[in-house]
Amino acid sequence: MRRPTLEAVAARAGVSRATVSRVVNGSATVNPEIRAAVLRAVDELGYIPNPAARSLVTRRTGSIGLVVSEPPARVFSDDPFFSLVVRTVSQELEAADKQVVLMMPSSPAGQSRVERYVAGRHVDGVILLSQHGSDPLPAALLRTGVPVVSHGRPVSTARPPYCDVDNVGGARAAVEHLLAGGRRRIAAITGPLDMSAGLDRLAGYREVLSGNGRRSLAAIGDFTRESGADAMRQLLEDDPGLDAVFAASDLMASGALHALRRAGRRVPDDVAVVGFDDIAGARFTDPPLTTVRQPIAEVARAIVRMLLTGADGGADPEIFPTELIVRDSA
Amino acid sequence: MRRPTLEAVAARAGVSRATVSRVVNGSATVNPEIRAAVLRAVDELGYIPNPAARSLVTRRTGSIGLVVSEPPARVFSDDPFFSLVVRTVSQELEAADKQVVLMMPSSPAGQSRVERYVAGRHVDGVILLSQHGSDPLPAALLRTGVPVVSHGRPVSTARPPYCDVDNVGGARAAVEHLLAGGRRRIAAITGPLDMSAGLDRLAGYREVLSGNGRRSLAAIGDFTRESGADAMRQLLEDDPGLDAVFAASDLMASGALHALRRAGRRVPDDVAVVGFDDIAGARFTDPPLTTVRQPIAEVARAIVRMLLTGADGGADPEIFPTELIVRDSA
DNA sequence: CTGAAAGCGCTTACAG
DNA sequence: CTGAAAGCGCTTACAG
Repeated sequence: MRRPTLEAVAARAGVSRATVSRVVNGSATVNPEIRAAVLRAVDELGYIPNPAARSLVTRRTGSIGLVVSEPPARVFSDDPFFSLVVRTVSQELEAADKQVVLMMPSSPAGQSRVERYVAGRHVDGVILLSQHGSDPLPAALLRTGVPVVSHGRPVSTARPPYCDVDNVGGARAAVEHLLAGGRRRIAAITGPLDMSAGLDRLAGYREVLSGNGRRSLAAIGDFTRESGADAMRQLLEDDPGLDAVFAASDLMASGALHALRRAGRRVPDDVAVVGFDDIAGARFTDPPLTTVRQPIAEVARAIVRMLLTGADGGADPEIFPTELIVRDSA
Repeated sequence: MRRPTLEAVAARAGVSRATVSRVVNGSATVNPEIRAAVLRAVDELGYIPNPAARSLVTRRTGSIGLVVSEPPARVFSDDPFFSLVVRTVSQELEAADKQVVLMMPSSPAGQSRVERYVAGRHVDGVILLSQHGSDPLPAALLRTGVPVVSHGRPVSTARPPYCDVDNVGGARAAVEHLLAGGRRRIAAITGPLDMSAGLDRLAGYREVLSGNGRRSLAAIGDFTRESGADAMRQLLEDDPGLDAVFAASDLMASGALHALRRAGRRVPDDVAVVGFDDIAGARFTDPPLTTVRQPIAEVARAIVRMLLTGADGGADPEIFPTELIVRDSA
């Protein structure tokens, strides 16, 4: 049951292979009648072009690689961030008639596999997701010459074009809200400090505090709920008198809420809590979470656009604003 | 900057293209010295095989399609199910040196695109995730002749080999636990009734109740948190005297918890709640959730294995047991 | 507007 | 064990 080829379609339609190719690829310069005959033959035979043959000559694959560099801890958690980004990127690429090849290297061997895969031109471009500063992959990918863009500001030495949200501004808004609510001792639970989202949200927090002559008090988390609970416990030990916490992710805020409840603190009465992300679960925490909304899907769409329009190398980063959503926790 | 081809490597090593091909593909029948020379040439030139040329002749692509048929509502939520399955499948496939092409068709046009893609032999096999009974895609994919397996028992007329968890048994265990705890009026919040996970968990609930001469009381959800809250409100209206709820997913259970709190019911004192999944967030609800743990990653690994070992058509389904995890909510 | 022909970069019988 | 040659199924200048 060999599948029909261009050759077979040409024979059936009584034209050359070149003509069939033109029709199949939508070239304008084909006589309408001949086009109709070819289309009929394609239909009758159930012809579908062989992608390998096609890309052998065109040197394009129609596929885009989505590389997620994230240790399992976070992706295995119920962090909705990845689902949302992956889903949105997938939809945008579908609209552009591209396929998405998902790569989540989980070891050095996996990384070099990704590198070879991209260098071998299996994909026409790659989108980098959640880069860590120590990750050697971005630089390696950039060297392949394949177009690379980053979802989130890169922190490594490799500097692909990127899109991101205003992490610093979002953190500032959160802390200013806490200050305006009369909070005196505001702690922070940070994200990983080798990621721009972790770094920038911490920077925003610090800017506001130091601008108001206050000291910072931070504990490091990794964006997961567990790490938020741990960090909260530590913060409570470091300074039992704290009356507010800014967590760099909603999941960590949710973990903090849990730890606070265990410690017998009331939220927001004793301690106010602000998160970051505005995930779907934010309105279901107890109490509902005040948080900084970031337009995750918009950034995902923008990064696909950036890759597809191929403003190679020189593209300016596109930064989206965040918005403070006030609920009951602060 | 044309990349080096087999030809170039052959010239440099002073052998034929066939020989280079053999060493690159690890054929045993090559003289060690010649092999070494070829390897050196490969290295010096930075040779990487052209995948399109290779698959044009071998008729294999090294890629597996992962098709997720799920309306955005659920995938856009913070349901960790997809992340976990995708991640695990991706890891298993990486270990087998396969790439994963992620396809989340979001429209009929997207579906036929997927169909054409698979029919065009862009992938060597496909894994179906979260099928709905009304979905015409599984049957279409099966017709392409490409190996297809399903993660979760299929409900459509199309019957690919599959792996799943014991949904009926898990639901039974949950309801029996509630009964053993002295609950009299046990309601259920079901998943979508066009999915086997929704159907089977409801069946388990019903079996136990009717076996004990009790009536069922169910409200339909779609596995999301919001739908769980809505269903809970409706259930409370239908029968204010209920003293327990079995929710077919943890996310729905979390929504139910929220609705119960709003309605002034104490958990577990007034109403006991049991979920299904044991997602990471289950221990962070208030109170921590009693639930049925399902081995999501194990199923994902099994389905990859099933596809790779290619027990075409005739493979028996592999069903994994679930486990009741008792916490504070019931 | 259409066709004959070259060529994309590999693998694999087939000889030797 | 190794090489010459055919062939995988397309696209694309180049003529006409």
